[in-house]
Amino acid sequence: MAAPCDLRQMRYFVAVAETLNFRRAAERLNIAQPALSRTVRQLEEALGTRLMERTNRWVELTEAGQVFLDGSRRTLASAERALADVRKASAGEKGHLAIGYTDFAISGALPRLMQEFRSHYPEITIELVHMVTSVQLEALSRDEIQVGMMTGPLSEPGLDHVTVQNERLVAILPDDHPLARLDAVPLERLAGEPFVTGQPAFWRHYLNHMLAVCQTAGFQPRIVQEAYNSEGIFGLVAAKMGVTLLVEGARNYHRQGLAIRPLEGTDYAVPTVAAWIEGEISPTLGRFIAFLGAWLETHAPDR
Amino acid sequence: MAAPCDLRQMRYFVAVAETLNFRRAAERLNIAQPALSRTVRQLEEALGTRLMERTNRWVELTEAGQVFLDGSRRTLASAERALADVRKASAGEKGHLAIGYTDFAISGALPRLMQEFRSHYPEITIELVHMVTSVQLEALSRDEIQVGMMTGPLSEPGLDHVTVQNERLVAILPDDHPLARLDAVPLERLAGEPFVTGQPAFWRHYLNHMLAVCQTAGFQPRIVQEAYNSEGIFGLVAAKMGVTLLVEGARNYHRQGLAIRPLEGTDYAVPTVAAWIEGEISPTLGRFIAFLGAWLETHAPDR
DNA sequence: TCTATTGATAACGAACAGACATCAGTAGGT
DNA sequence: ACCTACTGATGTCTGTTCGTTATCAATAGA
Repeated sequence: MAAPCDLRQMRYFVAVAETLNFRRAAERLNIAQPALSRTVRQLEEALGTRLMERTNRWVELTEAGQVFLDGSRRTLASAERALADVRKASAGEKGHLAIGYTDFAISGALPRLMQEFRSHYPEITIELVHMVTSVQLEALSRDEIQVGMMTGPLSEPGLDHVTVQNERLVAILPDDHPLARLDAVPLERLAGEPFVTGQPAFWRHYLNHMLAVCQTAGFQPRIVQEAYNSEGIFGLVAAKMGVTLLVEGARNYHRQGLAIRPLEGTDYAVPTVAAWIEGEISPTLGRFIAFLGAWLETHAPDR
Repeated sequence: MAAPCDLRQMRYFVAVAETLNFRRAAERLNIAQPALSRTVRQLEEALGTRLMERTNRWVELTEAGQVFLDGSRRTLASAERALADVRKASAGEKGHLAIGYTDFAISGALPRLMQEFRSHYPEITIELVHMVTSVQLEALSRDEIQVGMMTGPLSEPGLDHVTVQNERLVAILPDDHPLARLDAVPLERLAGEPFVTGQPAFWRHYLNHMLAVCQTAGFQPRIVQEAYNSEGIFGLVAAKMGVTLLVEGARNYHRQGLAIRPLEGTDYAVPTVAAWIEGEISPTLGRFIAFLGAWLETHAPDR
């Protein structure tokens, strides 16, 4: 089971097998010929088989030699590839990234960003995991994800981040709601309306924003229903249980029975940020961050 | 392009990567722990990348390390396979045989023999090449084929052989030939008939047999046509150009317009032998010869 | 605070890979 | 028939490398 041979022996053997001439092979390998003779002999001893019949003027492969030539070539190629791979990996061009994302991220810029990143770095495999912001923060510290696309603002110590998108809020109404007849909904008109939101345990970060914006209009939303996720919220609104505020990205969903209107009287925006653990930047992560930076230059988010 | 690493380093690295513990890995490898520390460090220097982050209490793979672990496993597996292959090859269980065969061989025992041999030695690839006897003898000496299945008897110096089949002769007649009404054709009744044979340049070995058997009946065949191969001979006989004598195996061909009848008054038989170069017996060839011997024990040819 | 365990380091001896010089056998030219 | 040139094998020496033992420094857990 141990190792009766190593790559050096294989490399030397292949050189001899290809030239069928110890001296020329030695030249090619930049070593002296006696070293080759000895290496081949030792290899044969280790394998327990003669690999080449040879006289002073004549070298030819045995059957075992032919077979071992194939095997050696394959093994050497595999080693070469391992080296090339590790170089790519250390350059951050090959590897794996697990990325957490929120509903807001996936309904916004994330899909196109991912698509472009993958076409630039096809050898970086990406694992997208849906997680709400608070879970992403946990997952980051456990290295279960390397990047989190989460709802900002962020002030965690030890995290670095960059704003990926900054979305104005929109009103989501049943399509037969009186306010749906307006092109834009004045924020204060929502005071007193029944509100549908996400469960506070999971939607905490966003709910803070929603409460804050309502505060600016001088009211506190009356929450009558709490859904599990965006889909649930849409469903409850369509079922006329109430209204809600969400980010612009919600426009990318088309759902029967819903009216989506911009807000009037506020320019409050909810940021979605990409966050990662400060300092622990793997090569792949570095590539991602650099790519993200460049991408944001051309697809600049409102800030 | 040179060799920044070898299999030993990969093996050690894999052991550490799998245990994430230098001491336990060292135990598994039956070496002392310091050797491992140094080997991993040297490997990292050679690759120009850190493969594992480690403190005194804690080891974990970097991205490059994860990638190199995959590559190393593949490379080690490839090397293991190369070793296994070469062992099989030297045991004669893996390799290649080129085998020459005549019309008589392929119409006789050869197909079943090949089929059984291949099912016993699936890793020996077999290349069957059609050659007349004289060409096979040339090809053997040039090592273009390792075994020839040819028309005997054989008395070449330097060749070893074993008789594979020994076939009685049969008369091949146009089916409306008067002699075709007999169950068996008395040899001497063919005296004076026009004969179709193969071209002497290629069919020399067989023609000697045909002339010899006619001799025993006291006549010399009157040859009126010479075909290139068995197919041609059948065609010419079916075209009523003449009659001929061939080996029993001809019965395996079914051709419109032909009558095939045993000969009466002679038990002359034509041997087909398997021949190979004496002494130069490769492991694969040895397996073939041994298999052939055993096969002939159970499918004993008339001799 | 103490202890056990971790990986890193230092120093040494044995094994090994490479160099050089040389030998022995053979093909091919004269 | 001989000689020359070229082949692979062998012997010897040297520097490097690999593995060993002894030890250190750091940290988690009692």
